[in-house]
Amino acid sequence: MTTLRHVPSWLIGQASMHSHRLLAEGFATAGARGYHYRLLAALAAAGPASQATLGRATGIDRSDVVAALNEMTAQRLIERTPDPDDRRRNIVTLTPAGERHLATLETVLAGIQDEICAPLSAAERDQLVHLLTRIVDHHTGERTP
Amino acid sequence: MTTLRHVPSWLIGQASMHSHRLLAEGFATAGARGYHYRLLAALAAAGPASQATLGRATGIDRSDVVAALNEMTAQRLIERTPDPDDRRRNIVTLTPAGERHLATLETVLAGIQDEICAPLSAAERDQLVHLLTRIVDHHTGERTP
DNA sequence: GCGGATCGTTGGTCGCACCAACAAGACCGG
DNA sequence: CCGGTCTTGTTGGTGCGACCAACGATCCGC
Repeated sequence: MTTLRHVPSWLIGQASMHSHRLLAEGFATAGARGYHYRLLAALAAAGPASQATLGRATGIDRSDVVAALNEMTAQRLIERTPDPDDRRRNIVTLTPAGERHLATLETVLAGIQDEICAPLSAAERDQLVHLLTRIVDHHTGERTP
Repeated sequence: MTTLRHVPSWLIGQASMHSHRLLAEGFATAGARGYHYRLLAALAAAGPASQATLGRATGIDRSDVVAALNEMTAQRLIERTPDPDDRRRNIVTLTPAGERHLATLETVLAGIQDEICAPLSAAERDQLVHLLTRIVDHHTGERTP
C-alpha cells in the first residue's frame, strides 16, 4: 500500500497488528490471552476487587470480564468469593498460581517490547512512547466528558 | 492501567483502538469498512487487477477479498469480469461510482488523521510517522524473507 | 499428458470491542 | 416501609479484522 505508507492511522494499525500478533503468540504459549494479562495485572496492582471494578480498571466490558474470569478460574489463577457486604458482588482474588502466571506473562511482555522496538534506539523509543502517550491521553480524556 | 502506561505495545494498541473506532465510524456513515477502502485504493493505484493480486497488494486474505468484493459489487462500486487470458481469474474494475466513493472515503480518512494527531505539532506528527515507519518496515521485512 | 502451482470460493476459527436484557440485590426519597 | 432507580453478574448476540483448510477449476513447466 504505497498510498497508505504516510498515513498515521495506517502505520499505527500496522504496528498494532504486528505487536498484537507477537503478543498473542507469546501469551498463547503460556495459555493466556490479552484479557487475562490485563485482569491479572489489575488484580496485582489494586488487590482483590469486584468484577465491575475490574472491568472499569481494565476497560474490559463486564460481560467479557465474566468470560475471561471463567477461563481463569478453570486454570486456578483466580478465585471468586461472594462479597458478604454486598451480595451482588463477587470478590475476585489472585491465587499464588495466578501471581506466578502473571510474572511469566510480565517477562513475555517485556521481551516483546524489545522485539517491537528493535529498530529504535532507547531515546527514540522514549520519544515514541511520549508521542503516543499524548495521543492516547487526548482521546481517552475526551471520551466521556 | 497505570502499569501499562509506559509499555509501547499497550500505547500502540490503544492508539490503534481509537483510530480504528474513529475510522470505522467515518467509513460506516459512508456505508463502507476498512477492507472496502483498502481495495478501492489498491484498484485506483494499480488499475484493474485479479482478486489474488488485490489480496497480495492489500494484505487481505483471498477469502476476505471475495466477501468484501461481493459487498462492493452489490453497491455497484466494482465489477468482476472473467479474464479471457486466464479463465481462473476475475478482472476487478473500478466503476465511476467506485471512484467517487473512494474520493469521499479519502477525505474522511484525511480528516480523521488530523483528528488522531490533534495533540501533535506538524513536526511531531512527522516524527511519529518516521518512528512508526521504521518499526513497521522492520517487522514486515522480516515477515516473508 | 501429468504434476504442481494458482485462482476463486466456501466455510469455518479466534481475539477484541461492544450492546441489550435480565434477575438479584443495594440504596434513597418520600 | 415502600417504590423507584442504580449497580452487579450473567447470558447471548453483533461486528470487524485476521487467519486457515479444503475444494474444483484452470494454467504452466516439464
